[in-house]
Amino acid sequence: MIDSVDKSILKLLQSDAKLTIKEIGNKLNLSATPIFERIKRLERSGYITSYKALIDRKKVGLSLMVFCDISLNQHHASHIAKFEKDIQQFNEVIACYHIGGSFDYLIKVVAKDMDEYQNFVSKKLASIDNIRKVQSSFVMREVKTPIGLPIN
Amino acid sequence: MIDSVDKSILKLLQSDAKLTIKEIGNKLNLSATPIFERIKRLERSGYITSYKALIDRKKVGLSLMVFCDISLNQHHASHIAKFEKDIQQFNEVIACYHIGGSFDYLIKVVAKDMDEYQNFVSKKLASIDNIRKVQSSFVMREVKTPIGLPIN
DNA sequence: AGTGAAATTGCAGTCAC
DNA sequence: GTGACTGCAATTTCACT
Repeated sequence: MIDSVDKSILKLLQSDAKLTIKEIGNKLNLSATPIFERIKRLERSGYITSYKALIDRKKVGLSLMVFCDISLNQHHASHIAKFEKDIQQFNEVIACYHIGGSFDYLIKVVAKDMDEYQNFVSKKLASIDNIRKVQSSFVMREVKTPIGLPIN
Repeated sequence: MIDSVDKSILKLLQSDAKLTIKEIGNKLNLSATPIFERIKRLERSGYITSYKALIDRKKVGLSLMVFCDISLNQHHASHIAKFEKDIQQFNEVIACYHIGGSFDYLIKVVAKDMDEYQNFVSKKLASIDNIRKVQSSFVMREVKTPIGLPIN
């Protein structure tokens, strides 16, 4: 289990992974060693899964982001597995969630422009049989860009 | 503009921000200084927006993740602005997108359990007037967890 | 301008207490 | 938990192409 100091460390690191151990120690009124060991423990025990640089999507030319709701025809385990395997191979798909409700999957897709997106839908997505229905929602604006998880 | 070496650096750093400059240099057959300069340039010019530690959602007790499609009653600029201001104040909301299609917004919500989620919907979300309809899709499984952007 | 080599600073990681 | 110590990476300077 983790205590409040650990939680503070998680909050700080998920907002800025470049904080040095010293800086974190200053903020939490602790010396470097305990901070260092706590971070290592949080990494080993899987609370911190990875460190990543965030890239500006539009800067790298991916001006389009789209959420697609997808429903399948067949829901047997083998069909599910095949769909998930297929969908992951497309690099335009940057996230895929199996959801409950009126649709089966929600996927997050990025593309350079509408042509590329059209190509993804009509060539790649359409090549997967078992898809019954696709509903695209284009992102017009990111009101709140993913900051991280709320940690109490 | 960025060249193929810059793109390789972006790809490496978005998969693992802890890579040292030396390691990157080895992978790309370059010495430390040019890698260092390029990274600084990518940071200054906004290609790299930040560095973050990724936290395991379930480890920190947030077992529920839900996507909510929301449609509004009023679409005048002032109503839009108010909704966006209100929705951002809830820390359960970890992302919010203004979308086109049958709904107006897609929000990503996390909660400890169903009680907390119910409380969010019935107390917090319901306190915003101007909401016409909310449709929740519970995430049952993350098939492809956000890896980063496809960089060519 | 961009590269590689050398020198310096400061942090990561270890140890004694 | 604190404080001192070591090694190495990050960062700066410089010569070269």
